Amino acid sequence: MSKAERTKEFIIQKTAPIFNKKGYAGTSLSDMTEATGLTKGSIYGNFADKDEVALAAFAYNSSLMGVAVRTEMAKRSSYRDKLMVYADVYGNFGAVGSSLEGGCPILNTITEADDTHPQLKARAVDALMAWKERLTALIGEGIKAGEFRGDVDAEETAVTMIALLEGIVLFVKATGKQTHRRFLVNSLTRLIKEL
Amino acid sequence: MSKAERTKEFIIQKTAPIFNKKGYAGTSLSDMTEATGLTKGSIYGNFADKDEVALAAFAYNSSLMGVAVRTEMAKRSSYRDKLMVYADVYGNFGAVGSSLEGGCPILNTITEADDTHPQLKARAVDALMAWKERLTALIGEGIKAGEFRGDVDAEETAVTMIALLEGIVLFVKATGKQTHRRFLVNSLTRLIKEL
Amino acid sequence: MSKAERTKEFIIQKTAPIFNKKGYAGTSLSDMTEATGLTKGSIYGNFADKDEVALAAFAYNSSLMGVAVRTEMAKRSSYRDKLMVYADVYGNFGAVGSSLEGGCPILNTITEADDTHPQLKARAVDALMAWKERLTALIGEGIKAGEFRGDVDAEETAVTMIALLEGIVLFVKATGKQTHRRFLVNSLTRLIKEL
Amino acid sequence: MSKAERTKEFIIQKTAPIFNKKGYAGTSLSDMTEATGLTKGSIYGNFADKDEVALAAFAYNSSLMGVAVRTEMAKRSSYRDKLMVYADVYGNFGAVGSSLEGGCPILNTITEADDTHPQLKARAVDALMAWKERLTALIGEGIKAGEFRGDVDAEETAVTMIALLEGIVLFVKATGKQTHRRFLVNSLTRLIKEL
DNA sequence: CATGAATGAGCGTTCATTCAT
DNA sequence: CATGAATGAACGCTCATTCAT
Repeated sequence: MSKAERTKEFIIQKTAPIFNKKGYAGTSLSDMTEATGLTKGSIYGNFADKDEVALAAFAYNSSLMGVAVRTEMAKRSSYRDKLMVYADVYGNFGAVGSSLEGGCPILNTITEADDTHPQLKARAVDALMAWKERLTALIGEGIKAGEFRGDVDAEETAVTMIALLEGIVLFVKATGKQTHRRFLVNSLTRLIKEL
Repeated sequence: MSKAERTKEFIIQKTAPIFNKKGYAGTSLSDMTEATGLTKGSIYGNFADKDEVALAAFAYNSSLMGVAVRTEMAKRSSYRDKLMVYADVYGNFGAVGSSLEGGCPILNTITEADDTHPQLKARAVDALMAWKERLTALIGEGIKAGEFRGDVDAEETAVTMIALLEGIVLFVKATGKQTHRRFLVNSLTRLIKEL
Repeated sequence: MSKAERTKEFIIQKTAPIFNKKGYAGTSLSDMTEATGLTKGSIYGNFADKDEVALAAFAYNSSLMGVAVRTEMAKRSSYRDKLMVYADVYGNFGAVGSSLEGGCPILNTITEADDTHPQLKARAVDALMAWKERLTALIGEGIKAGEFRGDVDAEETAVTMIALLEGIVLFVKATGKQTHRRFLVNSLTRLIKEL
Repeated sequence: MSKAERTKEFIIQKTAPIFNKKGYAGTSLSDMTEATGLTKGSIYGNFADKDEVALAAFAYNSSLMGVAVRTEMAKRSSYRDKLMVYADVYGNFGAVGSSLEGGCPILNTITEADDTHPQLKARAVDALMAWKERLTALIGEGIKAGEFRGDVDAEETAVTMIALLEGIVLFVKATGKQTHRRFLVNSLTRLIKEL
């Protein structure tokens, strides 16, 4: 990895949590220099503009979710258990010190960038659709394997799961209490059991 | 209503949709003067600062939701039908020309202001909790009236409903298509039927 | 005159000589705040951007030439004497303390802005063409009045006069000495005598 | 020619037209790296700073004029014809694709650098004076050879010729049309005929 | 109460320049 | 010698805010 690539990575890692917490408009270049210890000139030496950093930071945040889910999922064997991984991972979003302090980047970005930053929004929508398709495929495999009922609507279940998971993020952000999280995990468990 | 009160109301009505679309950090005082046709001095004559307008705008946006729900709910008699009102109202968030173009203000505000604007976040959390309690109470009345099963957990159902409703907002914002909306309305209908 | 108009005028008067000396690219907003004692915000409160100030400054500089020429010209009666006014006025361009320290704004602007600032260049070209036409008309009147020969090409004479006058500006700028100026005034005198 | 000398030459050739078109203040180091394909470090390895490149570029641009004039002049025998060479060469300044697209470097540099870059201005003044002296000498030779009248003021004629030639550059830049050029060539021809 | 005019800090970005490799 | 990577100052411009009128 060249020096430039290392610095780019470094900038992304240091700024990604800030973008996730403060949003695109709320994150300034001064925030970025403070977090990295680099100068503005150095950041502009490695990225074309603030946009490019924001897009890279979103991709990075987005990938963190994926990694957390995949590593945990590999440990489980039944499809039902695999689906339940999400409930565990999403309950930790927003927790201080977790890898994604600011909550789910997809939710954050679609919410903020909807009317202000079309390119960033497009990336977040792509990520949301990819997520939905991954879930749909997983449920489809469960059906094929005979673990889930044959008359299950895989896509509808996937969309519903995502709604419940983002609901967890929202309520955890809102109150920080575990009560609401438990409610939603219950609903999620019931949904998965009925498959 | 005094002239001062009328002007305040006017400013709130004109700026509330902007705050809902662009967020707190993304909305500038120039946006506000442009939307109202007033001068900056005039806005500062009626509000202490941008914060105060943002708080009032959030309250206004928040109340719009309540009004839409209440007027529709009054027309329905069974508790099951009353609960279904939300599905109708939330499906229209994000639609151009609707009273709440930018989506659900509670979701928007908790998502954006979580780490940047504690006071605004507190108001949004209050609104979310009040909403949850209103729903919980409504379900409780349905139980008391014998329409819903006695062993239903009212609060859990309320939280789950909110997650599905915010899910609708998210997916409508993301894709603009009705497919995902229908999936979530299905899940919502099933949830309410099983009460 | 409103306060805004007075401030605009003030900004133009203070910045116009700087634009004429340093050019568009060489004049910074800091130059402008220093010259006026105003803040950047104040300048942007009165002009849309640096371009708008530059265009106004060019118009102002351009008009200064016209005023100097017209007041002097009014004192002379014969067309030959009227034409000679230019020689007097242009010899003072570039002199420290004169109203147009930086030289002829038309020459400066066409030279600098040719490949860098099309709008500004267009204004300068307009001014040059207007000047040529004014001169052509003046010579035409001299012909009609019987003071000049009938076979004189008015436009060719006008263009030649302008070249000699801009030559004065160039040589005065270059050396500051009067020798070259005298040479060109001689040529100009001969040209006018032969009309 | 060493490698260092070759690189220096290369940088000068590639950047000289940019300096002539955009001026000293308007030409950035990024313009220079873009034009040469070299890095900033490489340019600083061959020149002390931007100034030094600008001075070399001016010298290069200046010499281009001289070359064009000398090669053409060698083909002509009478002094009158030799003097007319300038009219041909100067009419092509500013023409796209010509070796000196941005016009006459002497006029450009004295106009821009008058109040901003004394060293560069000094070089341009030197070049102007050298030009004047070359012209004066040429006319002197013509007198000595008996081709021109004995009472001709050689220096005055030289200065006047330069003014008419720079006038051509100015008007060609301004309008791009040949009409004004023809007027000035007429005046120039008349001036030379009368010698 | 509203306006018009100003402020100063901060914005994202580009500048000329340096220097270890 | 040339490069890649950095720097800090300055760029043009917008921000939220103030206050005399």
